Amino acid sequence: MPNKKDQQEPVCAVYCVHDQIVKEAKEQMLIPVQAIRLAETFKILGDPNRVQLINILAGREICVCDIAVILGMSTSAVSHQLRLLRNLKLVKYRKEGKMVYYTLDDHHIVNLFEEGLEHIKHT
Amino acid sequence: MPNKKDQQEPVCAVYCVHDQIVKEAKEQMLIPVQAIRLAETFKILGDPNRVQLINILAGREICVCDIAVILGMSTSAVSHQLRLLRNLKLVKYRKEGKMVYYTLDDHHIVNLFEEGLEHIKHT
DNA sequence: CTAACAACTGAACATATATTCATATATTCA
DNA sequence: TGAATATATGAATATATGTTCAGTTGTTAG
Repeated sequence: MPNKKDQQEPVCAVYCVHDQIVKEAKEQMLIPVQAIRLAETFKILGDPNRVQLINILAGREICVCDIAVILGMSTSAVSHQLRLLRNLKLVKYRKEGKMVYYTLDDHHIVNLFEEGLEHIKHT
Repeated sequence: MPNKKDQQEPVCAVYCVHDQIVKEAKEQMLIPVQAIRLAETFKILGDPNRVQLINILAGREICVCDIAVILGMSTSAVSHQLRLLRNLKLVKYRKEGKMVYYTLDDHHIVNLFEEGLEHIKHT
């Protein structure tokens, strides 16, 4: 533990700070917009219903009504969840008459999902 | 679109259901405990401060006080966040005197983090 | 045109999560 | 032992999130 004279801010009340480590870690920090976008992406996956929803979409194109039946949710609730996923560009959709068919927008999201699944299976 | 007679539940008010797709998707659903654990793992990564925290821990072992300085948070707030990560076995710690040094528990979490980072960089 | 229906949306409520503050625990050193 | 300090925790408040309900939009069929 460095003493007072090693500190960059010797008046600071916190004396346990390791200046070199703090300096390096600060330089390697993500820029705020990256941290926020990454967190948003993870957060949207942080709900059991949406995890099941992504899992369904990973296998097939499917309409809102079918999703509602599978998840045992109202179509309204499903639609709200799909809007969240749409806003983050995680899903895309195709209109066919009255129906709207959803798919995953991007293969990265499948990779991320699979990686997470492997993680919890090995713990 | 199947007609009424194709339905497993012909009295159901929803006629747009694709029985075969619903059946297949239901069979491929995650078991609830898996969906919940996976969602918990993603959710814990779904916060910009924790994203930065994981990023810091991905590079080095570091004490609570240094993390607080780097993130500009109180040590109390950092400690609460670390407890969340500990509860999900995402980080582990080592005591040395008064200090507690944290590291990531598991290389899977680094993979997951890196995969997410790649995802947002390519969008 | 109207009726029926799939999906979407805004707003209100209920629940969950995060932050803060005060205090507790554990360790070191005098 | 007692003072200082690094971290952890419980509880209360503030904030965010999810669900439901009511109503809207857009499409098809008659």
